[in-house]
Amino acid sequence: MIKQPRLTLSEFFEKGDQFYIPQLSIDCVIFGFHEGELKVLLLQWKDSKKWCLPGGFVLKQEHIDDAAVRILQNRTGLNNIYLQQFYTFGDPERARKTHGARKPGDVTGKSWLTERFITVGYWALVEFSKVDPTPDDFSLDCKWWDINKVPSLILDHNAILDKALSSLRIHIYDYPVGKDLLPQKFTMPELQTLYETILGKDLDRRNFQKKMLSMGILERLKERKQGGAHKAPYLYRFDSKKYQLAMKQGLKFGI
Amino acid sequence: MIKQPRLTLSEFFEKGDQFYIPQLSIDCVIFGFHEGELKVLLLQWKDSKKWCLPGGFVLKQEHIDDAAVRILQNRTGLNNIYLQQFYTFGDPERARKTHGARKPGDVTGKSWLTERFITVGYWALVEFSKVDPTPDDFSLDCKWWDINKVPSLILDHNAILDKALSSLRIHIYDYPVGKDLLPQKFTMPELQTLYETILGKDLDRRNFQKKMLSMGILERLKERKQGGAHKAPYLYRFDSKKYQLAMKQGLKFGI
DNA sequence: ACAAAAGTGTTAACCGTACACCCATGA
DNA sequence: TCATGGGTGTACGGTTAACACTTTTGT
Repeated sequence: MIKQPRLTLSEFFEKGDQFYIPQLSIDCVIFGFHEGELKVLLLQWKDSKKWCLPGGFVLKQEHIDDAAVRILQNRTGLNNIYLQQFYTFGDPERARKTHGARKPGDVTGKSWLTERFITVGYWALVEFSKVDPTPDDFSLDCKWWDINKVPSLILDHNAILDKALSSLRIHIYDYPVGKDLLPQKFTMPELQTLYETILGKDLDRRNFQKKMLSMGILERLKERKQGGAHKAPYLYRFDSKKYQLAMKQGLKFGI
Repeated sequence: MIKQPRLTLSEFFEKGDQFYIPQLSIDCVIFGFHEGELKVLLLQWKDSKKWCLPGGFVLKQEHIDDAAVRILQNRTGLNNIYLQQFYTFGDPERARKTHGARKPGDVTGKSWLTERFITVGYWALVEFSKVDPTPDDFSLDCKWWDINKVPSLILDHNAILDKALSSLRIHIYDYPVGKDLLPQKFTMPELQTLYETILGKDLDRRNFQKKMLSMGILERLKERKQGGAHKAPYLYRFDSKKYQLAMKQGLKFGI
């Protein structure tokens, strides 16, 4: 990984464009799943107190995918995140100057940051409990929001989020999203709730289980989940070998 | 549409970055269909004689989609093209300087054009016979190539083309590609050949026809296609009203 | 007349959906 | 013992895939 320069906030406003590609940013929609709810990780800006997607910039000699990985790493503390580029947003109105962002008091004149930006959107799937939400230099706070309760965000970030969700809903049919969103061991009802939450519709318990098991990428453990009321459900985990074999042959999820 | 500056080639190398966003380009994969073959429109560079995808740059205050439309318009002479953004390519090796591009003799020093570029990929569907292939200022030639006979292209353009084709193959299931790739009136066997060519596999004649007609977006004309040997096939056209109604309800092509 | 392409219909296999019964557990 | 959630199996219906026969036209 390419090393990032250490800059103060004022330095960043004044001469960040010596290190980063101008007018190009990365925005990440980080999905998590907790207590039956689909969550996204959002940041709160210091100046306007408004919420936004975690984002960042691309170093002069950095791959855009690596920039996304770096941003994800910084906000969540995680490596090896499942990451997917989904769309690039290029409306000329996408500029901080037209949306009330303020420079630090001691920065005079124009800053590269107030220009119009094109942003490349990525979404990521992470295991909720492993994330350590960490604000960046622009932010007061970094926390999970229920996807259904996301507030009004800066710029076009609500639109970016919507597009990410659509993209995720399409990807759910050829990628086993549970692999990244759930803990290693999980129950079938938990997996089903995940799918129901992402797709926004109820699924038949029995047909769902049949479908999932028929793909042959799940391994049922001897253990059962203890502690809940009622009958203890089996625990499952993804079988990496079978999974990789299945993916090569083009996995199809007919949910 | 925003007006483009009129620059000589040398001026473009020297100060194009006053008008265009630096380090960001657009590349277009323009698909056509002719004589049973899927075609792409390619340009031949003046200096290296190598072939490449038609591309261009984004004006400071221009939407990236509009830039793509402008490029398409310039290379084909067509408006109202069906256009789809499919991926953004951000490898730091994507730089003309590392791939043997030469500046005009009178341009000294560094040019913005030799920097590393991020490029946003679009593909387009056009009616082959309506296209007037037009080279740009960098190119000697502009012509159609059979998708299976495309030569080695500059930079990562072969990879971009591959990704565009994958994206098209996915889109074929929820968009009636024949609408843009075929002439207004066409026969069912022609439509089938188009699908077979894009998908790269043979389809059953009878099942194909049933599927297509069952979507209710085709209108069969009284005329038949004359001139061929053997039995004259019916002509069809897309029924715009039925088509738009069907698209609203989410059209599915189970080919 | 014959070959080759086009129009149309039928059947069997498969898959998705709907649904019923039994078991385990805590209240 | 009852309510609730979990595990498993079966039957129906629709869709897809495989396939056969007839018609048209140029040679």
